[in-house]
Amino acid sequence: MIEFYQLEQLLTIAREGTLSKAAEVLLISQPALTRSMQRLEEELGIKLFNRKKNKIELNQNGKLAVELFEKLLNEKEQIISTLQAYNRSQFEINIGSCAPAPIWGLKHVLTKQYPDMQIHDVLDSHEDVLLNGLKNYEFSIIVLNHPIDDSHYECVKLFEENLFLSVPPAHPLALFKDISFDDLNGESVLLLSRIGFWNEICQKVIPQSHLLFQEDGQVFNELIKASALPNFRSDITMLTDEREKENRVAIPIINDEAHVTYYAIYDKNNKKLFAFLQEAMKNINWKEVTHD
Amino acid sequence: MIEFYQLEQLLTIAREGTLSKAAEVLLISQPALTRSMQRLEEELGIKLFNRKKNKIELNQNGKLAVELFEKLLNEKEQIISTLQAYNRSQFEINIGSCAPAPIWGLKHVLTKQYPDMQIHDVLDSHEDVLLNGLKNYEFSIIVLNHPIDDSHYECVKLFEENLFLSVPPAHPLALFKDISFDDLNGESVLLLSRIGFWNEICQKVIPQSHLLFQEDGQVFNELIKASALPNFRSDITMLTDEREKENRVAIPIINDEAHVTYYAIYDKNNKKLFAFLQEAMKNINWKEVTHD
DNA sequence: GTCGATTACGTATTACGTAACAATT
DNA sequence: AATTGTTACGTAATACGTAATCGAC
Repeated sequence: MIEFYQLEQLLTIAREGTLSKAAEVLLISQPALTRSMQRLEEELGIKLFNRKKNKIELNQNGKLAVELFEKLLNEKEQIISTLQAYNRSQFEINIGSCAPAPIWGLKHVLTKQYPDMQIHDVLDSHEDVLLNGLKNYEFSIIVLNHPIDDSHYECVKLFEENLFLSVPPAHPLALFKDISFDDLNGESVLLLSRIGFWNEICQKVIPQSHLLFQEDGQVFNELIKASALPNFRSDITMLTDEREKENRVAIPIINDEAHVTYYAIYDKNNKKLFAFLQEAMKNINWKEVTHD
Repeated sequence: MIEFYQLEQLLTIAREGTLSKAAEVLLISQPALTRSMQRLEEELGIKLFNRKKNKIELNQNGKLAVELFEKLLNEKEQIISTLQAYNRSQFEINIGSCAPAPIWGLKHVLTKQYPDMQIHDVLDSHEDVLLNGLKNYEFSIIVLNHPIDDSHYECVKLFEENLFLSVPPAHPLALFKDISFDDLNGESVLLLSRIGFWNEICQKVIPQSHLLFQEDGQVFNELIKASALPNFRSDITMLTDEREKENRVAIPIINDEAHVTYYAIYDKNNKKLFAFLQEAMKNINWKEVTHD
């Protein structure tokens, strides 16, 4: 029977160009590789190589075989990853989210509900990464900023988040009752790096601004205290980390992009696990929620 | 390494329900199968079975593994078929057509152009079968009744075919200068079975008619001579098999469905092979063309 | 007692390595 | 001379079969 190891060998030959080089890479002898490929050809019933006296090269069949079998081996690896992820999903909960706030909220209610379960989280602004991860069982549950319609998955509304601009009282914008992104465009703004899809939003709505990304939260907080630079907060962060002494004012942002509704999406097979979520998120007390 | 034979074994266990039965089917001993599955689990790093004292059953992981690996093995078989078809396509020409007339024409010009090549043909009214066969190299060239737009393929117009109704001069419809399918709907009509998509056309345009399909061409011809039943002919068949002595009149059919333009579609890699076609089909002398 | 699964151990298949050879550079 | 590929033949890995054991029905 044709076996995976033969296909791996074929691809290695294609990559390395010669049998000798491929054999070296595969940690087998070159005669073994010769015979292995002869068997593969025999089992397929077609020739894969043009053989000259001391030269071997893929023929048309061989080139197509390499192309098709490479796909197949990738799919095999994909399946193994999926199976391992599926196995893990039975012992731990993996959250994938487009933004940080849903992670805080979900971790809070999930640890309360399932104190013995391991809960991990990934922040990723790419929706396709999240949806793919859900499909591959890499995520048990994902959070997007919009609902989806797919009969395989449950989709429940979690909560809303509204963005504010935070500036010192002396800042020219501090007098505004509310503000639009256009008012801000061009101003330098302090930002945390790990904010998921808010990152893309900012680059889109204030393209003229310098976005001063900070990886470190401590550094970020110091800079806010020490500078007059505007930064963003949301109604959620104003509840989870109170900073009355900061001496900053929060100005509502009127643009649609500043108002987000988060939706949790999970496999219907996990209904039992996550059915409590909708109710739990309604009653969440954000002042109890901690980040990280 | 995980190998195909282990996946086959897993699927057999899933099908047969027990190790003993599966071992019997696989023509190996049951202990060998036990160990093989233990290795598979070890290599995957996950458990696939719930093991009780003298009972083994797939767990959740196992069920998913069976589902995913079954797909993978099907793809493997598909690839092997594709490779073998691709290999054959280098030595022979396989025509797939939605109707008989293009097969006659193509075989005629292809045997003239490539007298040493084997040429086979398949008549199939299902467009997806033809397109899939083209993709899988089962067909070197296919003929549809409309062009397609796909950058991988060349698409050239071959010729037109126009349908006529053939009736004895004494038949009531024989007086008509031309005719529409509506005039015919309800009448019994003699038909050959192997006429490709014309079959579907007839069932659609004269749903009230009894379609008296004949598998055998000889029988069909006898019935035409011996009966007053109407049958279909086309401008092509009237050239390829002349039947002046039949004492029948051919009446043009005015409906759009009775006028077809055939298009040949082939892989761009086969440009050299088929480039001559368009010109050759223009100059074809249908009187020289034979069926089968 | 029969059936189904696992473990232990010896066996056989088969893929592999070594050696020798041929041909190209 | 160095490199590349094939063939022949002995070897070693490993999948397999047999026998024994345990437990369930």
